[in-house]
Amino acid sequence: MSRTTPNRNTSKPDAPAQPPRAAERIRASARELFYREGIRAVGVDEIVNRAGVTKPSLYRAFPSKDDLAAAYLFDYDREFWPRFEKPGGKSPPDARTHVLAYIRELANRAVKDGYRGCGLSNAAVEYPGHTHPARLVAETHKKALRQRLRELATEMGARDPRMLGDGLMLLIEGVYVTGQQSASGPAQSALAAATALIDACVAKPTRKR
Amino acid sequence: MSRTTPNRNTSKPDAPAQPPRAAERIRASARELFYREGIRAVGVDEIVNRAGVTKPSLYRAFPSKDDLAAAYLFDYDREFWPRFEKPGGKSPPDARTHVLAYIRELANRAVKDGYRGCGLSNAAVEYPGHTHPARLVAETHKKALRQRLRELATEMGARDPRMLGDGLMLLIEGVYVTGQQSASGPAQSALAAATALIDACVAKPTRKR
DNA sequence: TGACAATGTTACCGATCGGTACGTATGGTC
DNA sequence: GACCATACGTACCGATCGGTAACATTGTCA
Repeated sequence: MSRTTPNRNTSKPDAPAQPPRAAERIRASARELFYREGIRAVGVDEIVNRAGVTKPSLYRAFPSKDDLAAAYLFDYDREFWPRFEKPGGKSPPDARTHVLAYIRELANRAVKDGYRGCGLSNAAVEYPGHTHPARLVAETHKKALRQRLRELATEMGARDPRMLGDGLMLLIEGVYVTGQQSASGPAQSALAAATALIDACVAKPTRKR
Repeated sequence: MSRTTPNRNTSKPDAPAQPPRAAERIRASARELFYREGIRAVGVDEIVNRAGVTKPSLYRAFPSKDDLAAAYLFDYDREFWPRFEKPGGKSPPDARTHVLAYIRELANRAVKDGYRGCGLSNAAVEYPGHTHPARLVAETHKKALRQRLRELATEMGARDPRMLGDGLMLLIEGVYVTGQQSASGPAQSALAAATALIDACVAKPTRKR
């Protein structure tokens, strides 16, 4: 064998389908359970049972449950950005289309049964203390999202980009939280509201209508 | 001593036996702890310790911690409506002023340090299962708030009252949740965004400008 | 084959969880 | 003073929590 990395190589065909590493299985299991039930509601036993591994494996890969929660949110953040930057898998042609396409997709998900909102926002609700490792990930993410929305508002030509960016963020977070309160909630109006807000905030002469 | 009721009676000396004082102390203690730390994060021991009572007193007044949580949210709902209907203690002259006054007050609270959002929304995040007694209170409340906002949107003369009501609800919930993520967050733009949204959604001829 | 790293197995820890059996103090009534 | 209901406390329960120690097993590579 010429390869230097001894294991978990997915490209080499001669490997007999290396079973997923315990750490990855735990990450996936935690991801699903934490998101669906909430972090505090899920015990480490449930996580390892679902993952088909044992508790020592968890604590060999993660120093504590809190750190596992932080890793879960780190993964969540990583998976979020493609959803946001390429809603529907396509790169939107302009900022306005971009934001509205994301909100359209988001609203569609949010009105379905069993929707559980944003894992990062939910974690911030579960852990009010500003020192918890999971919360730190959430706060960093939200700061980045806010910044990105302000950028997009600037691209749209908003008179007050900060105001429009923040307004869109409020709407989006509103969808996250109301979507999990009840199906067919206010989220169904998110697209229309965002459209109205944007059109009210960008200089009129440049906008059609 | 001539007084017949020896304790906890401030006004009438011989009034019919006041309800147990322990239950009220527990309600107040739970109210504060549940709101600040979250429901799952607070144990019953902490509640009774803070209340200066003992655990059996809690379970004599409430069947379970879940029911105490529901009672907490019931109180929260009761305290909410005056804040909403009379923002700043005044009855607003019209629907537009009404909603904007509430959002102004809300946003002021939300940008301060230690803000913890809406106890009812937070509870819905903590308890995803639609059977938990606390969640039922939260869902009922949110349904009522949505209905009320739609009424106000109708009063404003919105072209699509459901859309405007929902849009305002999304903004408000957005303030709740982002306010507890970080101070000086998007909540500071809530009033401007709500104003823009309203003015974009009501028939132009009737609105000043 | 032998070394090594990763994982599984089993059993356990102290702390805390929500919840309860049971005794005690107090005050009003006759 | 006998009696009773109300209100509260002491002490405890079994279950579960997050986390760990010690050792066996496996698969991979040199």
